[in-house]
Amino acid sequence: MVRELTEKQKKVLEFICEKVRENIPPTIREIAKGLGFSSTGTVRDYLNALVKKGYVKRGSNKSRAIELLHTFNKIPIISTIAAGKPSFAYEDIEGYVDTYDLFLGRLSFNDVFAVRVKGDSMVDAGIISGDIAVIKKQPVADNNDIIAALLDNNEVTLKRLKTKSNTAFLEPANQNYQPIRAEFSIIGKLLTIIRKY
Amino acid sequence: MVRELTEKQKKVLEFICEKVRENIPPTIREIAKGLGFSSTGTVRDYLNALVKKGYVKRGSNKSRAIELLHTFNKIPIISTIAAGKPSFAYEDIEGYVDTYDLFLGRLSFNDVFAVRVKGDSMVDAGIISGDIAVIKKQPVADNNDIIAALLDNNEVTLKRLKTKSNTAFLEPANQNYQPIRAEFSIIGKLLTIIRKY
DNA sequence: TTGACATCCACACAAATGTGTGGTATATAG
DNA sequence: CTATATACCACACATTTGTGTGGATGTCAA
Repeated sequence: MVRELTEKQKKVLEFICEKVRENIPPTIREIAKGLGFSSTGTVRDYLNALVKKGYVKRGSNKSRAIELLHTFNKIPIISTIAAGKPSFAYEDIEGYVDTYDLFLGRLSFNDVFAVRVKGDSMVDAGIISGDIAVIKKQPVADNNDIIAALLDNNEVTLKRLKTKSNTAFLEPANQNYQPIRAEFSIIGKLLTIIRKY
Repeated sequence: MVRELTEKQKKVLEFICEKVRENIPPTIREIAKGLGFSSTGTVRDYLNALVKKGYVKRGSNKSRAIELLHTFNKIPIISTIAAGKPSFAYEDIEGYVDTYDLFLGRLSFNDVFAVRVKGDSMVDAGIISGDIAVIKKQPVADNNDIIAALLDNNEVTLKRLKTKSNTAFLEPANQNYQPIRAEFSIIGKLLTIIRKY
């Protein structure tokens, strides 16, 4: 059950969000201090309200155990927008973009890195210069996977891997470019493309 | 100063990372319990080592105040890859993709939503069907901004906004499509494109 | 007017938590 | 041989922290 928050409750929730994003969830007394309350009881009342209305979850007898629910780690993906001003009903939410598992299924951060795309050799796959390509490190890949490959001259490129019987080559997604049949090694597989405007 | 970790120190760091991603940083005693140590002193020694080697930062007299540094909330963007096996030196890191400020400068999550792209009307801008478009809600936009617009028939589209003197229209990025000169309203401005493979 | 809810306060208490002191043992570099 | 780092232990102590009790005021719907 998710209900409307009052203005003051929103203030409390925003304060918690801020602290979570900065570092860690606040303690009750940190919230009190931050918002000018002189009693821990006041904050407890607010937290109870936020729990009841479905915005946070709490662990008992644990310090800082305030977990923000769906609305805050995740961005809703809207399927249909009805009225003029979009104030999204919950039925219209198709899913969420989670800022955490965006890149990784449950991968360790050690296995993931990013490269900035240079050039236009993959435009037909919707990958343009300046994009950030998030790569999962792995020594092998399947036919048709887009991979980060290391060429002889120590250059890194993003290309589609083509394996035919015994041979493998790199195929650009741009008709102005030729396939690369030189020696290369696979660094990893493309997980995500990110483009900031 | 960032130095190599021992295997056991890595275990401790990974445990902390796991807890951070699940919910909140662990307490000293939670770490001890999770890794089978019977003394809080042991954990303190490990934390000191992690601090000294530059992997975490700590707040004093604050519960759970373990802050993971760059390597863990952020994915490194590699500029050059030297040797065969990429074990990235720190000099090669061009920047970081932060999972938090990916979408928002410092926006409230209330002002941001996402739409899944349908159709190929924006392919020439590198936006293809299935992409997730993250939109910042706003009623106005500048000339040449890519925007989410609401049409008369309650349909949402992603198009480039063109404002000439007194008129405004929507321009697709695909030569097979015509500009839209019908009535529309601006829902918001494109912030980020995300494509998962 | 009764009850539910929001919005505050003070204060006490137990449990959770970080820190300090002082050990033991092993390995490695100078 | 000595200093330094790693890898553990036990335990005491002060502080931080969540929770509980009890109270006050105002609003709003039944």
